[in-house]
Order: sequence, then C-alpha cells, then structure tokens
Amino acid sequence: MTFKFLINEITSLLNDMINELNYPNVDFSVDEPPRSDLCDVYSNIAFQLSRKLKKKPFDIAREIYEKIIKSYLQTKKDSMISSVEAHPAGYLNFRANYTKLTYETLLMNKFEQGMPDIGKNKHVLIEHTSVNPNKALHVGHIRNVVLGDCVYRILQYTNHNAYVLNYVDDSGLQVADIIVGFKFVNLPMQTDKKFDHYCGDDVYVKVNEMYKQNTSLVENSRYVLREIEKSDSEIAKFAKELTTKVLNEQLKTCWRLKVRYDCLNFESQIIQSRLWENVLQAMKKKEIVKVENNSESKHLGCLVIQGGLDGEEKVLLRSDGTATYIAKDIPYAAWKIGLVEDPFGYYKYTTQFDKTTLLATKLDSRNESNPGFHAADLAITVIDARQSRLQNIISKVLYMLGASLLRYVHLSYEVVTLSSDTAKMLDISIDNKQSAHMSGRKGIYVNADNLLDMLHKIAYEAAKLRNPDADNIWLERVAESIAIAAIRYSMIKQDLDKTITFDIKESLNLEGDTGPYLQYSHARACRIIEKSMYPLMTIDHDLASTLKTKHEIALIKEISKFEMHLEDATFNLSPKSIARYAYSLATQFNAFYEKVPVLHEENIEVSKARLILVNTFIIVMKTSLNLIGIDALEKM
RNA sequence: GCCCCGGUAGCUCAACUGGACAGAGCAUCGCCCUUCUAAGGCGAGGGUUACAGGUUCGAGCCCUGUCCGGGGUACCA
Repeated sequence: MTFKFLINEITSLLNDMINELNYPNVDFSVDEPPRSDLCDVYSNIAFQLSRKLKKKPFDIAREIYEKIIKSYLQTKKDSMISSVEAHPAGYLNFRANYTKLTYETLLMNKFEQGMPDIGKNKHVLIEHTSVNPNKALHVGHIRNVVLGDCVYRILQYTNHNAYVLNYVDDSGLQVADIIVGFKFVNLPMQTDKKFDHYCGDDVYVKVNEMYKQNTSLVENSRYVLREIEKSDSEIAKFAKELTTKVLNEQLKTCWRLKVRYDCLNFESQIIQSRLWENVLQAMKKKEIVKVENNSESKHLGCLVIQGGLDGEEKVLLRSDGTATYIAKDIPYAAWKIGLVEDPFGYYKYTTQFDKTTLLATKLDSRNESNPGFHAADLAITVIDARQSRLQNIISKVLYMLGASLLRYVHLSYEVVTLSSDTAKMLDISIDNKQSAHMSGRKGIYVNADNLLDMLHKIAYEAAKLRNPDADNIWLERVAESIAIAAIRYSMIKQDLDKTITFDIKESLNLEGDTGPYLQYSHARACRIIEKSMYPLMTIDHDLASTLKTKHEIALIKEISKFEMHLEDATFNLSPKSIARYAYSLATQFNAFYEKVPVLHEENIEVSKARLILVNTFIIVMKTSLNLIGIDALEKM
C-alpha cells in the first residue's frame, strides 16, 4: 500500500511540475528501477519531454530538479521522498524516506491487512474445471483448476461478488464412449480402483482402441448420444448414474487441492430446459442462425451459425438433430450474463471440504428461491487456448444478441505437455520430439491423484527427517500441505501463454523456486515470533527509525509493494503476479533471516522493531499464500 | 493454405507491459550449521534474447520478412 503512495506522490509532483513550467503534456512512467542500488523509484519523464522540447534529457531532468523538486523537498515536510537525483543518463531518480516508509508499512500490522475494495461487489462468475465426467483429472486439468481457483480467491479478496461454476458435460461423446464400454463391450462396473481412474485408464482407453478395429461400435456411440438427450431413456438414466459417480471422484481430487465451487451446471439440462429454445429463438430472430438447405453444402440439414468468425459456418445441430458442444455453450454463456431468464431450480448437491455448500441445477424451479448465480456483470471462462476460436464465436454471438463484449471473458492459457524424460518414464514413444501432448483417449497423461500421492510421500519423508519426534497426524497434515503447495505453485508461476513442460522429476523437487520454499520462509518467521520473550509492539516513529540496514529496508520495501501486485493480479486476472511476488518476498525474508539477528540482537529497541517487521512479513506472506491457495504453515 | 501462441544461460522460466549493466531456479563446482529451522544463505562458471531488416533518444518487448516448434481451422469436445 505504502509503496503506491510514494509512486502517487511522485506522479502528482511531476504533473504539477508540467503545469508550472508550462511543459507540454506527455506520457511518462513512474516505476521501480531494475536495480535497487540506483534508486527506489525513477521516472523517464525527461526522455519523453526531450523530443518536444528539443533538449537533452539530462538537461531537462536537471532543470526539473533545480526549479521544482528542490524547493518541494524543502517545504513538504511529510513527503515520502527523501532525495532526488537527476542522473546523467537522463532519469530522475527518487529515494524514499525510509523511516516514513517503514512506519507506514509496518502499521499494516495493526489492522491485519484491510481488504482493498477493487471489485465494489461486482457480480462475477468464474467457470473452471469442466472436465468431462468420464475420466480422472490429469496434470493438464490441474492447470485449469488451480488457475480458476486462484482467480476466484483474488476476486473474492478484492470484494467481487464471485461465484465458481463447474460445467459438467454429462451428455457428450466422451461419456458416450464409456457407456459403450459398459453397455456394449460389457466391461464390469465393479473395480478396486478409484472409479474415475478406472473409467479413464481402462474403459475409455480400451473402447477407443476397439473403435479402430470395430466400426459398428462407433455406430453404438452415436446411438448412445441420441438416447442420452432423451431424458427418460434407460441409457440416459444410466448416464446420469455413471457421470455422477465419476464426478464425485473428480470433486474429491479438486477438494484435495483446496478448490471449491458454488454450482454444478449439467449440460444435459441446458438442452432440456427452456434455455436452449429461448436462445435459439433469439438467434433466429436476429438471423444469426439458419437451417442449411443448400444441397451443395457439406452442412445440409444442419442448423448453423452464419458468418461465425471469418464468414465460416459453424454447426449447432447435426443433421440428426443432436446438439454440438457449442450449441450448449452459447445458451450457457447467455445464461451467465443474463441474456435469458434463469430456467433452473437449485438443490444442495453436497457440503465441501471447507464446509461450504455446493449447489447443482435441476429442471424443476417451482417454489424455490434463486441463489442468484446467473446474470453476472462479468463471466470468466477458464479454458485452454485450443478453445479460443470457439470462445470467440460465443463472444461474437453474445454481441450480436446485444451484450457488451466486455462482459464475457475467455481466460485462455496454453496446455501442459510432458517432458521427453517424463514421456520416456511412462513408456510413451515421442520420436525425438521435445515434449508429448497428453491424451485421455490414448492413455497418455500423468494422473493428478497419483502425482499428489508421490509429492505427499516425498514431503512426508522430508518433514520426518527434520522433525523426528513429530507425531504421524501432524506429519500427514504437513506433507499434504506441502504437496499441494508444490503442485499449485508450479501451475501458476508461468505466463498463461506459455506451455508448461511438465517434468515429474523436477516437480518432485521441493527446493528453490517452489511452493514449499514460500511456506518455509513463513514457517521460519513464525518460529522467531514464537520464541520471542517480548510482546509484540505497535510501530512508532522511533522504532521505525532503528530499522535501517540493507536487508531490513529491502524487506520493508518488498512488503510495501503488496497491494500493487494485488491490483495487477486483479486487473489482469493473473495469479502469476501474486506467485512471483510471494517468491520475491520470501527471498527478501530469507536474506534478512540470514544476515539480521532478531532474538539475538542486543539492543532491545532494535530487537522489538525487528519483531514487528517479522510479524508484518508473516501477515503479508500469509495473505499472499491464501490468495494462491497455499497453506501458510507455522512449522515444517 | 489461412488464423493464434511460443522461440531468452545446458534445462525450466522471469524481465514491472518501450527504459539503466537481460535476472531467478534446476543442474555443475566451491564456501557457510556450538548463533532465531541448511526445504536456507553466499560465491563461480554459463547470453550475438532464433535470424535479417525497420521504427525510436532507447527494442527481449513494437512493425515487416524468414526459419524452427506447438495449437486451431470437425455433423469431437
């Protein structure tokens, strides 16, 4: 929060300066420098002015300093700025008033990080996970789940009225495939494996292998697909039973990762509800769709979107009348932003790990109060970049139906692939390629539960080594937290438009730039507070002025930047910003921890001030970790 | 073919959205535990930011072209 004050003060000082000196208006930056030994904040304003004024940047910087800043610093006593330099390179370099910065920053201690109201209670829906209920989650899905959950946490924290939806595609081809496995290949329903693993690892893969030899089986899947859409058919009932069973196992995996939801939306109900008809009517009215009757067209007899993106047609209803994926997604999207009335009823599906209620849609909406999910100001759909084209079509259709383009956001990210080493470990042939794409159909993936189990085991051993006397319940709990931290952090620290090359060996490393490293810095700090003999003080200016070594200032500066990164994460829907901030915060703390004694400091006043610093670090680190769903362990 | 994304140290990735000398982790090699947890810290080596032009006071970032990799372009999702 405080660092932002410094930047704001400099920005307004420079804006006033432009007016006073009658300089032309220019865009200029007020930012952090690449290295902290240069300054705390710099501005490029002299460069921007130099073109219009036809003077050298350094001369302008010096002029600004001499004519404006010098007297500003002399008169403004409560300034966050302590000194300014016109650098020969042309930059204006500012130093912060460290005592003031320290005081303001450590004051946060007092009110435990007040929530910044960025969202103003804006109604936001976040759809993520949405894994076909015919298989278990693999690491590729985890990127989606964790990304969506972190965005939820960040929006929730910044006062958005946010809800999480999980779209259950219970009537698609992938579900049809495993029904074929059970009903036509007669694979057993009974298994010792976790049921989602069994369906994905064995049934789904096996059926897809059989399709290659036995084309009549493919016909069966078409038949199954048509039957599922009739709600009262035997197949439809079986599908419901089957998908519920798989879904429940998938949810266990998500809950294990500390991911929660507000509502399950079943695809089958989107077709069966009036939702589909209403949107269809609206689309017909606006001539967005038509039945293709051109006998030359490859889409003869289908209901198509005209001029989808590049003027190409996109099929909504197949010639046999069944709906394609996008035909269900458009009404769903329209429902999200309230272009249609809510046709659904809601019932309590279950209670989740965090004691919150998970609701699910149902077709009967009589005598029910509506939980108010639909008609959001903003709908965010978390789905990978391969869906970009489809998502763009959906946006365009919503726009043609009268919605603002700003209300539907596709949060896109690149997929997760397996490194060549990992592919080899799994006996996957990749012919000299650098990585392998995962494929549920081919059985090429790293299962999420299995990965968590491996991480848990390693973390357990590591924790036991360090805490030989600890009891088993504690070790289990800590190991689980560490495993989750490792996997969550690894999924969000990269840029969204970069493929994650997943490597098992690397992911099992709990050192360096990892989630456990963040937890460790927090745990270390907690031990200092725990062992302290003094009660925690509130910062005052005298205590603040005792904190002046390099590592203290660096840590204070990093803490003071928390809200800037939170804003960045919120506006850009970017959990990465929080993840990288937390890492940098942890690094600063570890350097401090190494070089600056707290409990062993002889000067009691200094020791007390450092305790406040450590405690503030704990608060900010814990808050940051919560935002990305990592437990702030007090001991590990 | 057309559209989208990527190419930065041996490997995996950053770079505050056009600013100062391109930074971390892993791996390799050194050093630091009678001192608040060594899941840590310090140091060393490692770079023509794929390539060629262009715009700019300034380009890893913007523009054009080329090369390489991935994805999309289904009556699959």
